[in-house]
Amino acid sequence: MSLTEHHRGTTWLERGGLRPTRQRLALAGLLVGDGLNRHVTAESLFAAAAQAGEKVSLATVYNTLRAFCEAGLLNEVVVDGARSYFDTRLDDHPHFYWEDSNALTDAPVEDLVISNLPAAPEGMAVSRVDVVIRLKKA
Amino acid sequence: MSLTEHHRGTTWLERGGLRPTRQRLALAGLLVGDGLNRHVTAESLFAAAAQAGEKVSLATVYNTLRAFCEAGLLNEVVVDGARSYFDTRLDDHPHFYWEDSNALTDAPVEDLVISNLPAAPEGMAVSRVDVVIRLKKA
DNA sequence: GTATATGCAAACCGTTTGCATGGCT
DNA sequence: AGCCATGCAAACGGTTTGCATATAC
Repeated sequence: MSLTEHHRGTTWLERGGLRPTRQRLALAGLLVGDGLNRHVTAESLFAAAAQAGEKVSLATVYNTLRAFCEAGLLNEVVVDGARSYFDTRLDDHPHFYWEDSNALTDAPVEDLVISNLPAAPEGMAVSRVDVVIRLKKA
Repeated sequence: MSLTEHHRGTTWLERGGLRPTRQRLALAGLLVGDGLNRHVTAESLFAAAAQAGEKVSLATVYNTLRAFCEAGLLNEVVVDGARSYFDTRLDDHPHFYWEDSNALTDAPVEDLVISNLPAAPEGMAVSRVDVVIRLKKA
């Protein structure tokens, strides 16, 4: 993890009010170190950490992802019943879900317009609108 | 299960090319017997069957829901990592997901317009577009 | 008669948790 | 010092599966 990456991870953790432990810094660096948006599962992040030579237990990856979510640093995206995905991008935006590889990516949002969204029923408010464009091989 | 319900369930199974066993007829009757759209989980359908006095094992409910899906009689909708939802309505339409009760319902589709849907990436085709409007208590 | 469906219990897999240890402030 | 994070292994919950039995064709 470079100095820039480290710094980015540190300030990111601070924003969430989370203690900068070695494991959290490592995971934060992998998530936001290069400033790009990222979509991970617990397993994929665990694998990336191992690859990078970081020693973090799988349980800690799970706990940390949950902590990042609760701190508002990540969003959970539900696209596959089998596993949870986490997105470093926080605003409401559409996703591509690649059914053949189980990958999740951002869909170009420029053009997408959702008009006349149904009104929330009495006593309810819209918490979020998830748009998932499922892709299969052509 | 009334005669009408039974008949609806039978023709429904035939459409999927599935053998009309006692259990499948019972579940089909609960799903499409009244001609209304329905959103169920394995557990909720199992409970409904028990309530109706139908003897079906939980494993069979799971296997049958899967079979119905593969036969194109149901659609699976992913809104909650914890459990699978099945929808008797087959066309692409938006859903309300009630976060406080974990219920899934159809959202009024009349007005919703999605314009400028991002093009599918090279070599891929859009398999489905899932729109889930998550509702929380106001 | 043959292929397929059902039921039960055990396996499964992603995720969570209890508890002892170690680290941050 | 005190609180919180980590790691391991065991528990968990929804779902699937192996296998013996029963049912549709």
